[in-house]
Amino acid sequence: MTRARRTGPQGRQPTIKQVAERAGVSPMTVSRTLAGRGGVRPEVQRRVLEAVQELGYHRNENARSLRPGHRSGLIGVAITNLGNPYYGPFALGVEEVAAQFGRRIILGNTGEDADREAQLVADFIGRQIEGLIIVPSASSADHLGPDRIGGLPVVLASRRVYGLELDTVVLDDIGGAFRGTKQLLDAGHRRIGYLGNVVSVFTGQRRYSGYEAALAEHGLEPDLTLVHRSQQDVESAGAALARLLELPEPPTAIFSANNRNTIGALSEIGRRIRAGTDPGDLPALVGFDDIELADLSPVPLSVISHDPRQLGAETARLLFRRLEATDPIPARTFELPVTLRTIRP
Amino acid sequence: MTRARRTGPQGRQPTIKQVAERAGVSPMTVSRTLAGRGGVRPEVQRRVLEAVQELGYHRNENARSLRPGHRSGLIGVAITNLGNPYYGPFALGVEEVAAQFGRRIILGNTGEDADREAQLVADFIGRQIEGLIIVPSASSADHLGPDRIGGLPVVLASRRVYGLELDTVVLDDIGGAFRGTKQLLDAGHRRIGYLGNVVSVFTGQRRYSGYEAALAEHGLEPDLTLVHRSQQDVESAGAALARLLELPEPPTAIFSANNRNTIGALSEIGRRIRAGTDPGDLPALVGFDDIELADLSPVPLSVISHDPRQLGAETARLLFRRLEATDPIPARTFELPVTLRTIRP
DNA sequence: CTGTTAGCGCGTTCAG
DNA sequence: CTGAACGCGCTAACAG
Repeated sequence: MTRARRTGPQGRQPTIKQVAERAGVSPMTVSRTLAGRGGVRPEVQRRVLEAVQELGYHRNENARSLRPGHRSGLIGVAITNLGNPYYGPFALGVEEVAAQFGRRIILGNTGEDADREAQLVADFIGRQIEGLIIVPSASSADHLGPDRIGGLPVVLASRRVYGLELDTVVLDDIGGAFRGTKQLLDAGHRRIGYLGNVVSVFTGQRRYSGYEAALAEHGLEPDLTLVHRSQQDVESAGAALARLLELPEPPTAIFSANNRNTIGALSEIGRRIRAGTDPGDLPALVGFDDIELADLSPVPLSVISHDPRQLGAETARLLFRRLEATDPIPARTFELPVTLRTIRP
Repeated sequence: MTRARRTGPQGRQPTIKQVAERAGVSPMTVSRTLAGRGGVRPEVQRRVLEAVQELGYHRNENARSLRPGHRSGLIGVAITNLGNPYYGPFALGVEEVAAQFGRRIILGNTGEDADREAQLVADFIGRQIEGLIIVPSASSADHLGPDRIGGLPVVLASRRVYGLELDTVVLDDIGGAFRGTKQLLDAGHRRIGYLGNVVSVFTGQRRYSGYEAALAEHGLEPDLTLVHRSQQDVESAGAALARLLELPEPPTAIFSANNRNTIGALSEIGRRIRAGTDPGDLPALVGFDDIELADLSPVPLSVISHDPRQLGAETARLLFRRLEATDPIPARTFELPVTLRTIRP
């Protein structure tokens, strides 16, 4: 009968001392046995392991990491919006690489709120994380300064924070937006609407500037009546497209700067087609980020494609490269390539 | 000049002792100041807080939680597949409620692998988590038995594990699948294919039995040539539908048991329409789980709708109810309702 | 109001 | 091969 219930429902975990007592040895012998470096009689080892089993003992990692030389094995991860189908896979990429390196991740959602982000970072540091991965919200410069995080290794993902010398992994936002917009221009479109996220966000700026640059190449300037740059979610993106389509002279094509806007736009397009609009009267679309069900698009669609899971993995690898380096490394920024994928010409 | 760099890039965090030294007081005074319960001269407090700032000091939560009576503030979360757009929002729901209760989550991805899940749980326990939230992979009974987790509060989400008395939050899988299938039957369909996930998974069984029950109500039995129950991802789901459509007598409608299968099926349908197939010759669809861009479906579509974020939130709330209870609570199972949403009749 | 003592769980160091 | 002492960072309890 292996009754292993410990000190009641809310009780603490059993300690090495309890195991020692039960096995009739000293705590040191238990420690040695569990360390697996030998130096304990096999028979004693068996007794110890038995006691471990019976009590359901697990070494207290917090106490262990207290000792000099030991590491916490924790990586802090702060993400802006886990609800976005983009960031689930991103977190997965981080988690997988962290697991390969024997680390666990402690995860917080910032909701694009710099204060919340600062709280999270402070808490993470208090938990002795070995490194930090952040998708920074706009204006998160303060709490990431060297005087706040000390020498803690940090890697930013997706977005940079100007004025901070931190490792960063971003996408080729400008190039992707440029090529996407150019594809529309090459197809003959001249009135190209823009659906994007908040101006203050790094990717928002970059993708808009790629859009601008492509227009400029054709001697065009953005027509600001066609530009909506404040949608963070699918609903408002759909509404923004609706407004564009109700203009006296609506755009013939749309560049949308992220998956929320692309999906909102496509949903609105779907609704209009169901209401009887001819697909030929609806705009062509190029969107940043992959989306599922792109295959169903009733209008010409291309996406600027990349894998968020890979972005997460690369970000984590960069962190571990720094963690395992002995010499100081200067901060680097990597730009991951994106590919323009034509779903429906 | 606030040079706050600590002991070099890889150095440990500054300690209370260092702060005390810098402020010219004892560690206790620092502790008291930070605890904010008064009993320290205002001027001394200022000196202490100054030193805290200058050193970039954060209390070591691991050391704190070592003390009797203190809690770690950590909730362990093990999810089967963070890459699934279902589980990002689920994790968000958990995180948000945890944050409300002042807890942080430590997250691991199991990839449906029971061994990995067991490892994660063991590690989490070693980190002194206060509670555990798991989306159990099939056959994860062993490492969740009371002799393994002791009195640690655990809540399962999405799936039950038979033989274990654990709090569980599931969806109305059977009812949802029943109503979805019934809708197809009521529309006159008799050859209704089934696309589902692995048989061994709890939800897979339940949703299939709902499908069966609806058929039975019409005196029908599942035609096993129309049933594919091993697809875990979008690609294989699309391939499974393709096989169904190539049958001499293909199904006129499909019930798909989760978002991966629904999306795979819709993609395949989209491809065929682009290849020239008439939408009228393609099956109607009812799918479990909401999907984005459902609006674009070219065939009749309904979804069995529910919010994974809310599932996560409810799961977390159940955990905290247990954590904050003083008396032991018997294990309970909650079944969250789902709604049948007709996207396109 | 402030400092000293002691101990949380663990593992290194040194004795036996 | 095994155990005792010590200290990691922190704070409750007890002086002063």
